[in-house]
Amino acid sequence: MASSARRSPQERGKAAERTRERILEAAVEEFGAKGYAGARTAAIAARAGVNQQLISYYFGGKQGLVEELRRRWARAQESVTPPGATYAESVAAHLDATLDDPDWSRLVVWQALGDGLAAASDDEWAAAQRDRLRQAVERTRRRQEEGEITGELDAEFVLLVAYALAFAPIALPRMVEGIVGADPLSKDYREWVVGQLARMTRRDA
Amino acid sequence: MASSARRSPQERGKAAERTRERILEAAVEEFGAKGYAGARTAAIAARAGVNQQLISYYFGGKQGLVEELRRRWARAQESVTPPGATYAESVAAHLDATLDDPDWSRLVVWQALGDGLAAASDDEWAAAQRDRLRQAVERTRRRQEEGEITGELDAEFVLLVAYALAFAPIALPRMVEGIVGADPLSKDYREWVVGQLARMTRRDA
DNA sequence: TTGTCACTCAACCACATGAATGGCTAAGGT
DNA sequence: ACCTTAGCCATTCATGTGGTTGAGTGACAA
Repeated sequence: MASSARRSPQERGKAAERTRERILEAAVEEFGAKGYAGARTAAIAARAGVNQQLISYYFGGKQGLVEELRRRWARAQESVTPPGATYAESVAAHLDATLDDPDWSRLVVWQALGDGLAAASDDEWAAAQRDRLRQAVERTRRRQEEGEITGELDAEFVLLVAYALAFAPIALPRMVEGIVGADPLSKDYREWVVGQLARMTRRDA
Repeated sequence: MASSARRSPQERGKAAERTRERILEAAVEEFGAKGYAGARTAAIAARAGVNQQLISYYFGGKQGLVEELRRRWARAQESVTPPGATYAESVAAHLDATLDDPDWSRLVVWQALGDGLAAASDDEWAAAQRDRLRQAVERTRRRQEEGEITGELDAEFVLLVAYALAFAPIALPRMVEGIVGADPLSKDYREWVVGQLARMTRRDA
């Protein structure tokens, strides 16, 4: 039903594809701003400049929309970490990935809080996510063994701090801003975090 | 209207007070679980075991309920930090305060994300909150100057890490659990965090 | 001319909130 | 003993609103 647009005469199919994309972009903004329960399909349609009914037409309704977004996010997650990066570089990359489009990250937090469809296709997806985290821990541990960063702190801790400091500006912007006194989405914040993390993981003199 | 119950013969007024309290407790659970937009007054009433219209009767509706909760939270925030505590103790106290009743903390995260009444009485309240954070930074800095913790890292960073690690189990429980491999609300997690933070802030040997 | 695709219009249904009404019980005052 | 009142429950209604459905319309291709 939704994919019927793809195998069509191609010429006008592209316009439809762009429309779908506009709806999805608008959905990220709206869901990111208000969460699933707070988001209004009418608002999404208005943002995208399309008719409200197109959402049902293309995605089968509000629920279908979020599921599509989840699928996209899963696919996007698969290509994040640069391979031969230093510790500082990989932290910076993760910060950028999280803070470059806050709407998208906010959406993740809403999800984590249990907003909207909590138990949708959790098994497979959650397992993959867990694997990814486990791998990240392993990568951190390897850096410790190779002496790139200190072994004084647990690898789990080092990783957790980096991840928490990436998400804090999304989940609790006021708190972060109140503490550091700067816009937590800014380059300044990111560079400061990277610097402090580098210091934290420096091998003892 | 809502306060008419207070200045009454007192004896039976206590039953009413308990009912109000039950409604508020139920509200924390429901709002904490679903957020403002997702919460249903009917569900709150059911949880509290009272009639739905009592909510309107006592608090003037859904909105009035959250405002009352906000007021309570503000009042509760005023008495958190023990005065003469060590760094580790104060970190542990903060972790406990955040994780002992997760519903309440979740509610804070929902608020921070912009769920529900965003712009309600923000000015005064936000200012007070900012002051509190600023004071916490100052306390941390004093600990550095007194040599209790290292001066290698910025005071803002030390504080931010502690706060972020307190809220991460609330806002992103799956992520934390995936990294540390334990229930992030457990005593184990808290003690581990305290231990790692102590190590992180240890003065260089 | 017929069919299909992209999309629109107008109704519709479900439901949450809030308010109104009425009643019932237990405790006190008189 | 009677009446009042606080506290609460049951039911209903009005209203708004959000999401979805069903029947179209215009453009273009075969």
